[in-house]
Amino acid sequence: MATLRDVARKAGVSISTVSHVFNGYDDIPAETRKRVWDAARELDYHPNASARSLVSRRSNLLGLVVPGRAGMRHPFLYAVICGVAEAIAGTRFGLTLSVAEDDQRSLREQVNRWKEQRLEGLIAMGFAEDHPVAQAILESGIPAMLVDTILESPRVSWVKSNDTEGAAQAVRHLLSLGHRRIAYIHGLGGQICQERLDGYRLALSEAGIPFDPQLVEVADFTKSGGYRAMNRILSRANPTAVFAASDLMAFGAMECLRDRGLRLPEDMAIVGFDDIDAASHVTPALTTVRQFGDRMGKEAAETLVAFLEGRIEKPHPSLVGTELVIRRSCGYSAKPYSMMA
Amino acid sequence: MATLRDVARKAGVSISTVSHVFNGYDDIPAETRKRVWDAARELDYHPNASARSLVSRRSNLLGLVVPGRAGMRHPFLYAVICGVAEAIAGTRFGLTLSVAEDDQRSLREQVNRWKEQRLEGLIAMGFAEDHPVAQAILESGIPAMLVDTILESPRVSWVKSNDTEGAAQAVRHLLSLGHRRIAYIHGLGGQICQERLDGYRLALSEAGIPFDPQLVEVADFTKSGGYRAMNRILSRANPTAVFAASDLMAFGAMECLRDRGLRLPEDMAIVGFDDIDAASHVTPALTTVRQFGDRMGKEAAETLVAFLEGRIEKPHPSLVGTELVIRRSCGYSAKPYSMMA
DNA sequence: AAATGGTACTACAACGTTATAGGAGTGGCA
DNA sequence: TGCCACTCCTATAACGTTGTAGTACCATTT
Repeated sequence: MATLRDVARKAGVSISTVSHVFNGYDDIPAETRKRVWDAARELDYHPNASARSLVSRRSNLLGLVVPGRAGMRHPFLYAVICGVAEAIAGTRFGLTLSVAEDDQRSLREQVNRWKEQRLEGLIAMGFAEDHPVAQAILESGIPAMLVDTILESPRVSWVKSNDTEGAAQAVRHLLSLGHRRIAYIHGLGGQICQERLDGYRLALSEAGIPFDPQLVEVADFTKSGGYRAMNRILSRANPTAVFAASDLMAFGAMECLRDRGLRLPEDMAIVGFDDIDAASHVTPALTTVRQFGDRMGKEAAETLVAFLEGRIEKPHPSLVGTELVIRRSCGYSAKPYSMMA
Repeated sequence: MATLRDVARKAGVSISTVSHVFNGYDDIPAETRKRVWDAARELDYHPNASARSLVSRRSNLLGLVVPGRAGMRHPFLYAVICGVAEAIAGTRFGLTLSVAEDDQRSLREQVNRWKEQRLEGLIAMGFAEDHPVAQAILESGIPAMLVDTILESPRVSWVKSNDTEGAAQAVRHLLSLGHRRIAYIHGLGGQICQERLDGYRLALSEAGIPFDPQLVEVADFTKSGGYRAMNRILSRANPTAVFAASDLMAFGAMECLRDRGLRLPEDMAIVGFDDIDAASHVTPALTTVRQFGDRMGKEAAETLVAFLEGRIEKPHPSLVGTELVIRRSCGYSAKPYSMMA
């Protein structure tokens, strides 16, 4: 692989001159500049990133940290990746990928790698606040942005969806369709769950409907958890609609309703949260609150880069908006199938 | 950040000695060794990867190349990533991520980055054989393994599922349930599609059933394409079962069948291909041929690493087995819901 | 006593860049 | 003629490692 020395020799100038040409110094006349560029092209010269970072003392590398096999698969991983990639295109930064397994040993190895590679920043997703990986990020001292993990330090901040508003959108939709007894399948987890519950209560109170704990059940974000929660609600209350804090739990609830012989959406309206792929494939297609993984990734990366480039004092939290996607699970007001995505 | 020099000073030895300790030379007595390690720990020393690769002339970096927003989302991306990560854990290699957008300009930028970073190998997924990214990989001269893209050169090879056998498994299952008129929704694409068709024909001929072109329709791997293909088949033939070359097309076919008032699975059995997440969420849950993204990623990375470490002469192609996942879409022979994944 | 061999280190030259400082040559001007 | 400024270029010292070739010292062996 060609080096600066080879290019210099070929162009008949010194190494310094070649370096100056590539780095845009303005003390080189056009004629020399062209000779150097031509030589570089002919030799297929590409500056050695290692040599460059050695002397410039920056790796130009950001790390993307995602959970491994054992962890929960983050439904927006791909979207977040695309958002991050979009945000760093055109900056000096490249991306490295860390798949963090849960055990202490391989976590230590990962952290060592981050430090050896002198990563300038991290973007992590899919870890709970108290997960060892989240803690390791804090301890590492590396600036970071977390997606869906609320953790702050002088060099760490987060991005997440506006869960309260998203949940309120969902419930307002059901209210607008005339529903008054709206059940809620709550998810067990961190702050995010609390916010979705807040949104549910907010929308109800806006409509002057008192909060009824009989209509609320908690589940564990799984499909079968949703199934069981729905069962418990139906055993003591008679809602006309259900809002589930995740699409997966909504699917479980749908299964439960069908098993009890109810027709969807005629006998029960249902709304989910997330808009995972499957939401548009189930029958009836699920009305749900869409989260924008790409925007979260983009926002995370932009904030991190702004911090690393010194354009902001410290990284700051962001909320990304959600969008209610209306499909058929609340009734046939939506577009006919052939038109639907 | 501490350097070898700092550690040397603290331990009261020379830089060379410290380097020898860390690199496992055996001419250092235990006592000195300990002094050096202690100093390193106290200073939180991490060897500088850039300096190391500069002198050793290897980056220790593999690149993972995935399609961006514009490209088709590869359903197994996450699984492949996990497989790759598993395979390279414990090797000297780290991973960088390239999200390749389609336009020529950003593709050139990506290739430049690969060369500047001196990536030792690439793993790419989700690009057709004639996609510019696939061509760029070939031209780059960087050793590579492609997932689901059949392309070979002295330093490039591929991994994919055993599509023929997978398709045959699906059709044999339908045959074993007594079906004789089995429709096939063919996908339009590269070699992979041809192989699935081969598997369909193979299973039929094993059973002594003649191939009937009336039962086959081609679609474009989308849901709506599957819907239309199903429609065309039903307009001229009366199958009792359908096999679709992808789950997405199977969903379209299911929608079509329902729109025509057929009951599933009573009036029509259906099998898909891929086992995407949604397959277990639709109703009836889809029986399908599971592909193992993690195994493909692992195989790709292992082959690439073996080549780079000189353990094999050149990278070789691999076929990864598939598994028929039996759910309810071919009848209720399967486990009851509460037991299902 | 001199040669041999082993142990425990160290010196030094790379690796491919960048940045700083400086030098040669030319032209203008007092 | 001497001085200065300007243009175009180059020398050199880092950056943090690794690997090779040594050296100093001591204990054996001949």
